[in-house]
Amino acid sequence: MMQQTRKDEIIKTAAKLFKEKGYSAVTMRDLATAMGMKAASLYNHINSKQEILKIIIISIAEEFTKGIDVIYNSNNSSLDKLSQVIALHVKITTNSTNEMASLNNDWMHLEGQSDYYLTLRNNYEATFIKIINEGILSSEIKPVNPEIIMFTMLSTLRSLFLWIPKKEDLNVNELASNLSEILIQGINKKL
Amino acid sequence: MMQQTRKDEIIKTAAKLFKEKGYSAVTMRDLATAMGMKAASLYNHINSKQEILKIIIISIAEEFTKGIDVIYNSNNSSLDKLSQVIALHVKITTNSTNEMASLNNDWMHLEGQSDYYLTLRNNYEATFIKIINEGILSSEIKPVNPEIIMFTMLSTLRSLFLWIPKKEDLNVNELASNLSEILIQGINKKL
DNA sequence: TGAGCAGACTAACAAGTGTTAGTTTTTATA
DNA sequence: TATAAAAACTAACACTTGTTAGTCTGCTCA
Repeated sequence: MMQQTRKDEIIKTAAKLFKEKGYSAVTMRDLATAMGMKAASLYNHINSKQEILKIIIISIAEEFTKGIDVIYNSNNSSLDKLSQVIALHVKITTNSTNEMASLNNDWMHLEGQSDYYLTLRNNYEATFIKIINEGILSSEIKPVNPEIIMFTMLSTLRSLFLWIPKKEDLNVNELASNLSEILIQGINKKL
Repeated sequence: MMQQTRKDEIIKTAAKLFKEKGYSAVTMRDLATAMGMKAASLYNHINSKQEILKIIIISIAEEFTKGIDVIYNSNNSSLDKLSQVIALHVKITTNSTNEMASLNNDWMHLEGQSDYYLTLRNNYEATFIKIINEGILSSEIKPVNPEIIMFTMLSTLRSLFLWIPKKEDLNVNELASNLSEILIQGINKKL
């Protein structure tokens, strides 16, 4: 693991500010103040505001793409794979809460790089759908519209960054298993 | 129903732009261009950019608060109430897709009015939790952490605006019932 | 000790921001 | 057709934006 550089600190601080107000509303002077320096000094470490956003978003998007590929290629049942996808989201969001906010809310401000981001996202969703479709074929999963199933699950998983920081006493494994229970088994007690 | 005024058109156009880029990234000149006029002319109809955001967000937030109160006070089972909440979200999001984006993404840019918005939102969530808790007490709903249940459902419902516009052939009732099925009964076929 | 350099600073830029004042054009009605 | 109201326009404002250029400070190590 490389040591934490000043550049890393700037990016981490930027992610925090981006989460609160969004990329466009955060100025380089805001970021400098949060870092305890003047705006011009930031440019000793980074090339532009855009570069910060790009680093935040692309690295996480690639992490997701790699993660779901490993899960898809494993030898588990479809429902187990879905549980692993849930765990993947919980883990990444726990480690990179602020960055997840940028990924969700500010990707459209990636000038000239949003195409690459969208490619990654489309690949991710295509693999997700494949897992669901295989589960329907093998009669593990109800034959509901697979897009709606994915939409329901992804909406919850993509919103985790809003919720995780509020639960400080959070047990990551417990959250992942609760989400699996609710998303896969439903909430109906069916007496 | 009052007739559609020029002011209404401006607000509707603004909501569309806000959805695409967020409040902060949309300039009054962007809005003017989309309306086919010059920025200064906008001020013959509206008082400020802030006013536009306020009108968009507060009116919808109040609609939700009123809607859930009616549902909560009805004489239905808890699971039926939850289905009605789902239908409420589908209906409002179908009618006000772009406005829902502002509600979700730009409420923090309500200068001096975000307190009122947050009060409405807290009331809404408190009522939601009450429905869930009553369902657990009456053994309709599994005794999972009610906050996680609400989080799961609300995440999906709050993301509907991202998804509904892509499905042009959408049958609103069918979507609402599919979501109810998935969110309440789960996706496990349980052979 | 002194050279080099990372990392802070001040000052300034060109472009873009929301908004205003005042004027002209368009529209509707008497 | 004349008049008044509605709604567009031009021009400009004070301020904020991301970024650059050039300078100063203090640490590291030969």
